[in-house]
Amino acid sequence: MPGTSPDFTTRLRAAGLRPTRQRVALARLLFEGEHRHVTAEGLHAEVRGTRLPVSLATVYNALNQFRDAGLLREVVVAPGRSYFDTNTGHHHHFFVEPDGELHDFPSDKVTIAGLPAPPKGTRLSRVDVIVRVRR
Amino acid sequence: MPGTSPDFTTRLRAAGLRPTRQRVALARLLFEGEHRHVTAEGLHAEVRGTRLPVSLATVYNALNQFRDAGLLREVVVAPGRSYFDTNTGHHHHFFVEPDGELHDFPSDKVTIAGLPAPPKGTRLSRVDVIVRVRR
DNA sequence: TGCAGTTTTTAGAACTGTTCTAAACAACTT
DNA sequence: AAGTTGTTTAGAACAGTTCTAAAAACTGCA
Repeated sequence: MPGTSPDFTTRLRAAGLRPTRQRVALARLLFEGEHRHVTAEGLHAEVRGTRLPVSLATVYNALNQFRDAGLLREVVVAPGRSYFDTNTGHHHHFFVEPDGELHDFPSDKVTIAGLPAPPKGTRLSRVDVIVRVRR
Repeated sequence: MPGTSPDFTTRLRAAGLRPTRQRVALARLLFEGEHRHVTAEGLHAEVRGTRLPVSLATVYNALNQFRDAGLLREVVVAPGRSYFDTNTGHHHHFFVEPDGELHDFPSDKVTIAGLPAPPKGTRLSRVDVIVRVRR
């Protein structure tokens, strides 16, 4: 099953990151199963259930490095809290307002027409669509 | 010129807010001219140029109350900082990435097709489109 | 207008999420 | 194995925001 290999050591190395125990442990949590959305606090709580202790600072470091390396995407939906998304492909988000739940939806079917040109001297970086819903 | 009346006292009262000196001063800064985007810190710095001293806590209180009253719209574009937009109508945003500049663009011409239905048990609240650009 | 009742403001403390610091440690190179 | 470099860590520091309790201001009513 090529491309799905859970060889996190080489995946990290390929991203230009040393495969330390901590990074491998975090990568395993993040990339082993289905796509997921995590916060630093949440991932830190999760890694506590592991043999290897990982500090909160390391979780923050790793999340930022993974994002910079293109392994994660940061999603800004609520003030004062960052979500990281293991799905780095083209897609958008549902955000369930009071609870802070986040769900992906594919951008396949979604078309956005009529966007104005970027302001002078800027180039397009990304278009985020956040569909906010309430219970 | 009806509808453009700068009678902030009655506008605040209509929104269910007591027209205190501080709120009137802030409303004047926010709603007197063109539409604008402010942060709490920015508005606080601005009101310092006024006769009336207004504390940072009051700026936060007022921004939150104005938003709850529908006078402002909160825009979440960057982690750890809230922007408030005096334009509460339908529109979207350009966000210039490194500097944190925010620009409106009307949603008139923009059409979004193919959005999936909200998850079960939720109803649509708002669709935010953020076009991120870089210099 | 003066007074009572309620809301608002304020300074500062508290809190939350995130980054920094400098020392201990682990990974790579030879 | 030793040396070099990069990483982790606890805790301090920081930024943005909210809370607290007391003082001040708004409002309605006599």
